[in-house]
Amino acid sequence: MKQIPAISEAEHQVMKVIWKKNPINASEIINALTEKTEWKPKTVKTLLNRLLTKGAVGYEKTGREYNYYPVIEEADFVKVESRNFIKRMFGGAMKPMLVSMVENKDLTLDDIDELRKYIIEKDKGK
Amino acid sequence: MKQIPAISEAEHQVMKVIWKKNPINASEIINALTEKTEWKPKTVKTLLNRLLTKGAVGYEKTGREYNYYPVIEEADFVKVESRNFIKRMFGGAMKPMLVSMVENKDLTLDDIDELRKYIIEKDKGK
DNA sequence: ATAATACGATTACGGTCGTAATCTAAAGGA
DNA sequence: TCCTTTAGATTACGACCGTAATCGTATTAT
Repeated sequence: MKQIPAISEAEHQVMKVIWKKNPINASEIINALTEKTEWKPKTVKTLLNRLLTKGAVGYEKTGREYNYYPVIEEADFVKVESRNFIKRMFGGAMKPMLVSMVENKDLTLDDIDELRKYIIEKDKGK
Repeated sequence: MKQIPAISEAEHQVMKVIWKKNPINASEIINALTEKTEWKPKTVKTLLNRLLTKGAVGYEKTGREYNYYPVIEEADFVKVESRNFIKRMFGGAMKPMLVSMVENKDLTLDDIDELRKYIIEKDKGK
């Protein structure tokens, strides 16, 4: 897994567009984001450039078309961000996190049971 | 629940010290953090002041003693931060988050079963 | 061919963050 | 009482972030 650079919240929004469809050109990225957010096209371009210099995305110039693609994978990004978050918030332990979510009613017994079934089903295939 | 201001990562470290023991004076906070981190005392003071102006902590001046205490509660902070995180990373849905954690082997069937027992036990008391 | 346009590259600018040093006022020791 | 030490208040400063505008160059329309 490629090293994951620091990606800000706004940059992450751009990454999500690129992860969803790629290769993708600048106008498509800009369209997607000027709809979803209040950003001006130039703002999106800035974010895209920052992602380029960070090495989070790359591009291929085919003729006069710039086509962008992700260099880091979403699953990897989500993994490191999740672990960092859990480390900061809960000292790295899953249990307190889950307990907190249960206390806040963000996680229910039904969720748990559903997840349980999912795991068992997944393991069966192995 | 009091509105939770934006608290940076470094400031959060300071909050954790104050949540653990309070009221607490500046030297104690500084001691705790210069051990745990590489920060100079002045750095800790800066963070503490920023937390004061943000309204995340308060103090009482008793004679020449400044005693700090949290204005926001840790459980509330953790709750909003967790929800924000899950929203950003997983669109707000619990299930994808849990699935991701299972995929990364950060969450096991044993964890789930343990949590299940915990919930059932808790509900029994109600 | 010249003018308008479109798009990538460069530059901008105030705010927050991490990381502190300096300034100042009070308290205690000589 | 005057000096030293201590600790809170003020100031610093470069990096990154959110939010863009301007500059240059290449393409397109007239």
